[in-house]
Amino acid sequence: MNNFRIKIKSPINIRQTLFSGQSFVWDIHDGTQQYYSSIIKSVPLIIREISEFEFEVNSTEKSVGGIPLLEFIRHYLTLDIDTKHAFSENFSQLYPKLWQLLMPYFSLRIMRQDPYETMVSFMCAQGIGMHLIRKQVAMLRQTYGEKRSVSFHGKEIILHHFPSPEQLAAADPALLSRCTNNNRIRARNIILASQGVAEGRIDLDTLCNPALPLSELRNILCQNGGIGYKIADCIALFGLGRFDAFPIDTHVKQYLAEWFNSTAARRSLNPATYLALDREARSFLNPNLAGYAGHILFHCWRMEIKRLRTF
DNA sequence: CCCCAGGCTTTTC
DNA sequence: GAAAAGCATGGG
Repeated sequence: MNNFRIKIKSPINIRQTLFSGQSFVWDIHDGTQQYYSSIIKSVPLIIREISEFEFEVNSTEKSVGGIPLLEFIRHYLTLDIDTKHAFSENFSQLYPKLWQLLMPYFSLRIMRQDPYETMVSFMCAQGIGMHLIRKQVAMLRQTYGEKRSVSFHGKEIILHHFPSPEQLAAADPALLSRCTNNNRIRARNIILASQGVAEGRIDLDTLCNPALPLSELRNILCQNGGIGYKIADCIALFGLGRFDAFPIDTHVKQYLAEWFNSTAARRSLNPATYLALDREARSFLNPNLAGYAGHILFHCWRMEIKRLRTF
């Protein structure tokens, strides 16, 4: 087992980061020492929090996708981003009370996750609670993903790879729908999209190109069944490193109305209001990191106002 | 029994 | 064009 310790200058809340609803591929292990596990790009990873300013990464490998483990983790957890810069320059003066409420949430990071894994995860996230989304993705991993076990401090941990596009492309719709809350349409859409990725019709590597305009990226993703504006923006934000993408769901709509007194946010969420709200939010956020800020606001809203436990 | 949950698609006016 | 109904299930 390779073991790395990473020290950071600004605090990071690993638990918030992994379980704020942006990632559905991590498992929690509670014990005397709390730790988190997943398989990223076929590499087992176990993270243990030492303090706000230090955490430990364990893995059987020394690199992930050819990138040294330490470097990969720093990139994966976006340690290069200063979360406070995700808001507009004068945000703290415009919304002083909200700024105080947000303080504890600046230790929340958005991750640079695998594009395909993110696409499938968020295709499971339509009009359904976070608990059920996590359950669906866990079932997909357990049903289709290769099983693997690693030992950590003398304990066996069972891990599951996220299924490959080829694996889900070949899946039986009836069997897969058992993983998608018995929703056959969703199962069909996931299979079709997986076939698209496997056959190269959906080229996620090309879509990673930061020079691609956001609206164009969104329109390309929306050509696939089961992907609308919101899911497309989630894939862009969490899976394609597009921190300028600002997904708008019921929670975002709620806090835009409540915290920012948006009149558009009080209308029903159709494509027209979606685009209006998208533009509106960029006026008080840093447009280049609007989605990053949006996720911090999203999590703060759920935790502080709605009192929801996301994990 | 009601409503809502990280929405999208199809139908109808 | 915009608005309304259907999808599936768990939890409050």
